[in-house]
Amino acid sequence: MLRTHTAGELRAADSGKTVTLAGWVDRRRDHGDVTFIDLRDRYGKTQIVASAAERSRAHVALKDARSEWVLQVRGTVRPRPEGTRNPKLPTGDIEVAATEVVVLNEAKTPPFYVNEETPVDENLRWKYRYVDLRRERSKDLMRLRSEVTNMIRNFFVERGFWEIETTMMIRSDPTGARDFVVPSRYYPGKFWALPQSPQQLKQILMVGGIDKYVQIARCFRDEDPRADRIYELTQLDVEMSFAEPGDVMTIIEECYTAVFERFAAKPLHQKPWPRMTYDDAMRRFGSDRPDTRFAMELVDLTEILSATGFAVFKDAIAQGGAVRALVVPGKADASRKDIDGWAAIAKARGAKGLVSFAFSGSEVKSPVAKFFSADELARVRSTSGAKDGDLVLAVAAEYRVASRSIGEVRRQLGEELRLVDGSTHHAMWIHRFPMFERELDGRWTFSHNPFAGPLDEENAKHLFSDDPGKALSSQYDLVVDGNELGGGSIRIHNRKMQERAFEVLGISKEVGAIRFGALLDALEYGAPPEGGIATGMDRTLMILAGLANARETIAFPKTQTGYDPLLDAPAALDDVLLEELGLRVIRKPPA
RNA sequence: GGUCCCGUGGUGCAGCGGCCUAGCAUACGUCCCUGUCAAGGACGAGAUCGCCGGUUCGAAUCCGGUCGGGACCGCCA
Repeated sequence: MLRTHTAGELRAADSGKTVTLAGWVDRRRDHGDVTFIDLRDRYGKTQIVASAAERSRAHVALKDARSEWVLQVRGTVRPRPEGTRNPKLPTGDIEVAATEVVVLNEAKTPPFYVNEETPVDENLRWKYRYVDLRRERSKDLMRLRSEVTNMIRNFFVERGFWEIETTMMIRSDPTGARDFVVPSRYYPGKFWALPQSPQQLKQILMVGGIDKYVQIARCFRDEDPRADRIYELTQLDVEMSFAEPGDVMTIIEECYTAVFERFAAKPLHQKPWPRMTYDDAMRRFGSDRPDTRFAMELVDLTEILSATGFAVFKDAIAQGGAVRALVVPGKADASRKDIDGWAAIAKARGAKGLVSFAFSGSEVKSPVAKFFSADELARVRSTSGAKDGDLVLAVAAEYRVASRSIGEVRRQLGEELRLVDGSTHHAMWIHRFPMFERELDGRWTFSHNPFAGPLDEENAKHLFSDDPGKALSSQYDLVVDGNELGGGSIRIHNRKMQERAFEVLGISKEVGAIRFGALLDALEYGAPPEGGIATGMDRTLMILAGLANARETIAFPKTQTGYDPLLDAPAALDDVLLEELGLRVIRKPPA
């Protein structure tokens, strides 16, 4: 090695040692005949000093060095003179008196500050990610990710799980997200797809008797990225044979509790984690990933307004819908603009509108007050529990639409009005999901994945009945602070049942046999009852580190349009390669 | 596919019709300085305000388009 020590480890006890350090110039403080340099590496910073009197050659080299030059410094560790120690640095009691300085590499002036926490445009950061990674914050996140990943991996390996890498080139499957695709050379016109998750493969591993499987798996989804969504996500993928829902939940809860207790800045709010049914989550919070860090739970006004003359509500109720509402404390004075803003959120989730009732003194202010009797308005107040000065917001629609839209308003208000208690992390399980949900066009879609099994015998009967919408799933979701961190289920391990689930989803036996042939076949060769879970590592890191976006958690992020500023990718292919692959580009990129 | 926000020396920001010959901080360069640690001091270089077009006597500033970035909707089992 070109060094004997790192820049973070020398202490007063090392005084007198001759050491060699190597690293980057963090800062230079030149006093003329005495010059200091903070030499930085991953481990820390160490002050290097040289003076004209002591070692003129080393001194000249330090004077000439510039920010981010790479230096190798040989010298003697010595305690700093009384009164010049730096308590801010772990190495602040000592300095290295340089006797020899070798410039390992010079560096251009960096495109942004390495030694300051100033925000920098992401395009620049990703383009010069190798400079950005030297910054303390970026470096700490890489370390955090490494430590969390390894803790989780060890946790499962110690408990008898085998880490198995599944293939990255699989068959495209039109369900779910858009696939990233890889053309085949031997089979012109045919393509592999990169896995959106190793779901089918891990189930097949269970049929293979692997019994307990774990993988920190990369998954690819070609959907527009968001703050918490990236093209290449990493998931903790776990599968266990002969497991029941509680077994999976218990082991993940144990693992995540350990991870949070070691790495999170805040304690967990409750242990063991609360479990909430999907129905309760929708009823109380209007979400299947409720943010329980603040109260302001939904109230239901359907009953008390069942005879209302207000046509919008009356019609919705007549059609079997519900009036779902929220009491916003102290916001009777909300402006029209505020309310319009919240209405826009509700509308984006399918509500037709948002009705407000402002209670101040004995007065009720509402744009639709004239449609309600005094008695009804009084009951809106008493049923909702609105106090003087409170605002009630209400939405009428089909129950789930009404709940989700007002639930989204609740989520927004929690942030906006700073109702969220940020002192702890709220980890919880949501369970007893329906197996299927209706799309807007009336077709059934799965709520978790097409392989999730029914909760029990009774729900298996519902699955095979005329009303599969009644069937509850074995699904369980991990929710932390209102974010869905993961989900899993006990899988269907019987071909007939799997085909029935496909049937409900509109996938015929024939189509199912083509798309999911391997899995269906495997179910006929002694597939054990089994289940598992997948959790999002990127989101987990976001929550642990309190980040606003997932890009920061990975080493080489892309932009919102999937462009990689570092590698300038994607890029056009050579004509020769295209020819080999049997491809012709019909839409050329702009030159 | 859509909505909103942003684009000004290397970086981060200010300026939002004429007072801009574009301001501040920092970085950068030269010089001074033997105990600093966000060192200090002096001097200096560096931007036609993303790009194109329009309005106007006059545009960084207003309008339209376009490109790039971000947040969101759609989409994401």
